[in-house]
Amino acid sequence: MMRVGARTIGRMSGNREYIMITAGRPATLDDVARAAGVSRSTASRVIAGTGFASPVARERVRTAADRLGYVPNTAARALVRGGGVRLLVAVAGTSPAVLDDSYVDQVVSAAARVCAPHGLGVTVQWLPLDAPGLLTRLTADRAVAGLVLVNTTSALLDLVPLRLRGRAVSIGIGSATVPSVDIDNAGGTGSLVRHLYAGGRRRIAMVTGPRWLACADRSVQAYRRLLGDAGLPTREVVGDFSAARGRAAAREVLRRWPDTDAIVGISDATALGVISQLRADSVRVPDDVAVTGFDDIPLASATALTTASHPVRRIATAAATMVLEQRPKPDRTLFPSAPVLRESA
Amino acid sequence: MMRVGARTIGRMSGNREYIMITAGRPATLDDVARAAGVSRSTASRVIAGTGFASPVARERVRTAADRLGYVPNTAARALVRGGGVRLLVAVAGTSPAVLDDSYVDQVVSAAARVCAPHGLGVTVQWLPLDAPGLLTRLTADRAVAGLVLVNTTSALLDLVPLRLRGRAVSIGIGSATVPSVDIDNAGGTGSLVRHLYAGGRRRIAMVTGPRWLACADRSVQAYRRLLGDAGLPTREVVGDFSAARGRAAAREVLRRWPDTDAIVGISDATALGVISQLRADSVRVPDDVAVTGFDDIPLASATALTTASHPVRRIATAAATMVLEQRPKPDRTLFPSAPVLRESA
DNA sequence: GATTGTGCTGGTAGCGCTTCCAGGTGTGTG
DNA sequence: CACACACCTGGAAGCGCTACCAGCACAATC
Repeated sequence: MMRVGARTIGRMSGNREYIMITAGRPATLDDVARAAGVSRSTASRVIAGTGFASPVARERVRTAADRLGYVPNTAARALVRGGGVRLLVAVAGTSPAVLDDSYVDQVVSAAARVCAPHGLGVTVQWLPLDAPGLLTRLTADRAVAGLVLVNTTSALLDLVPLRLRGRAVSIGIGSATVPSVDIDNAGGTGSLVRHLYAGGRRRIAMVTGPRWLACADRSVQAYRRLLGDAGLPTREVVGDFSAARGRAAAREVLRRWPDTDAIVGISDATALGVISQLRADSVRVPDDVAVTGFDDIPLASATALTTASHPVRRIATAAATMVLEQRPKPDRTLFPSAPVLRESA
Repeated sequence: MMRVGARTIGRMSGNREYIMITAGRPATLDDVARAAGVSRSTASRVIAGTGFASPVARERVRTAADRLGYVPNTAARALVRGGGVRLLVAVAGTSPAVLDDSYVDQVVSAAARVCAPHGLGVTVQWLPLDAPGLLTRLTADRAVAGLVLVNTTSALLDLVPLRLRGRAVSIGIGSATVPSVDIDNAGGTGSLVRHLYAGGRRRIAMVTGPRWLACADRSVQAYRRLLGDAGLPTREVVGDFSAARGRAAAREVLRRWPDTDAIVGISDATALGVISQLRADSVRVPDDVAVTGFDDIPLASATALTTASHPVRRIATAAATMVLEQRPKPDRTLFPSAPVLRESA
């Protein structure tokens, strides 16, 4: 057996000594139990804080654990408790490039932060829309303690295994069995469209997102509803959230409806693409055509883009927290999206 | 015992059926072994691809595993192999706010992506500079399979436990025992200073980063060396990477050295802060004062900021890969930083 | 004095997996 | 024909932990 060495190297805040294992392996519960002169069961009860333990035993175990710098092995604990050891963030999309996105970065990072105190790790995976078996495969690993789905479809949601019911949350669309957390796309887009209308715009076009994406669809629905209520015709061009498609879409809008006086972008990137194309065509923004985005990315404030807020970090934190705490949750949690009025509209 | 149900729901690419566990728990190795009519040992050998197995056994195990949708429990595997189950990204800094940073987001996200195929999760933790015991505590959990340190100090590096030697990489400063991956700060800053000099600037100031941060220091050293070589005096103000400090620093620079004709920012955020302050003071950029940043964030291209590239994702991917593959690695890997010349300098 | 509790304890059986080892076969060599 | 030497197999021991359970002491009740 290896030696378990320990040496005091300083003091923590609160004036309790902390320990560094200087040699050998980290201490195990067995080491602690032996050092405290109790059984492993008792030590476990004290450390985990479950079940009975006499004050004397408690004290001795605590001291021994401190002295040895004992930290429970979360993997072993998860194994026996059947709890799993990591949270899976699955991002649906047509190509693995969906992961190269600051949106995904924020979701993953926020999730990792929430998971840290629980000893859970986070993993990201691209989920191709046409290979539904992958989700099943990925979640078959019992090490997966929870699931956060991003940009998912309802077909994908139905494949979430029973084992993960109550431990899965979707950022975006939800289902009967999988609750969802999302930004209020309809509200955000709606307030922007109303703002355009109030500013006198009547020929309002929209560059939408991919059709399969439900959250994009909700923005489009809001746009249609408002224009319909006002008795205005809709003008839609399909985009894909990218600036490049935004440029192309702007060209198409002007070709098909040259008198357009406002363009609603499904995202800030789309809107920025639209603006750059308009500028290239010597169309003045917002004088000739007003443009709005969605997300309020840092670039938006720098470019004075009128947009709607999208607190990604808070949403992701909420999603991860729901998964970890498994608290009784409403089917759908919507975060408000506030209009951010700047110069482009 | 629970039933292990399986139902065919489709076909994977390659025309092999895939399976969905419709009820009960995910299949275990025992289930597979029983279904294949071999012992657990044999099944394990086939699945893990280690040791002997007859073609017949191999085939039967593979089939059974496929049929049951078996996926190894990475947590259990890690436990017995002693390998750990997650990678820890520890970000040093003076406050937990260091985690609210797109830089950290990118590092975490990239790490999570690299870890996914290995069945490892990722966790982020803030590492206070004044509580070194925390690193020891965090790494005492055997579930921690590897360590990526960000913005660390050499004092912190010395606390990396022996167990993690060879499984720890620092993004930034390195040490004798912990290799490092980093951007070539000196090269990037150097090329910008040379560019300023070539443009006729002779009174070049710099807004630096926090003193304790080694990577920031290397930029400053390069700045000093180049100015020294040219026989020019240095003009330094301490910043902290933020735009707010950038603004304040710009004021200070102009107060102390009113004839300054160029300001080198330690980061793009710093530079943007500097520029906004200069504009507020009716100082023309770049006519009166040229300004450079560092990082080439998306905002930089939108604001025409001259800067130096910083491929964070690639660096983080490299770091995580080094940890996972434990390959013999050089002490220090430097990624080149290319100057990105735009309008601000 | 027999009975019921209450508080606490350690033994033991696993969680799902790998790995070592003793013990098989079957084929090639002396 | 004995022997070695592949190749292959299943049993069993454990990774570090929790959880169940029988059992202990001691006090309180009838």
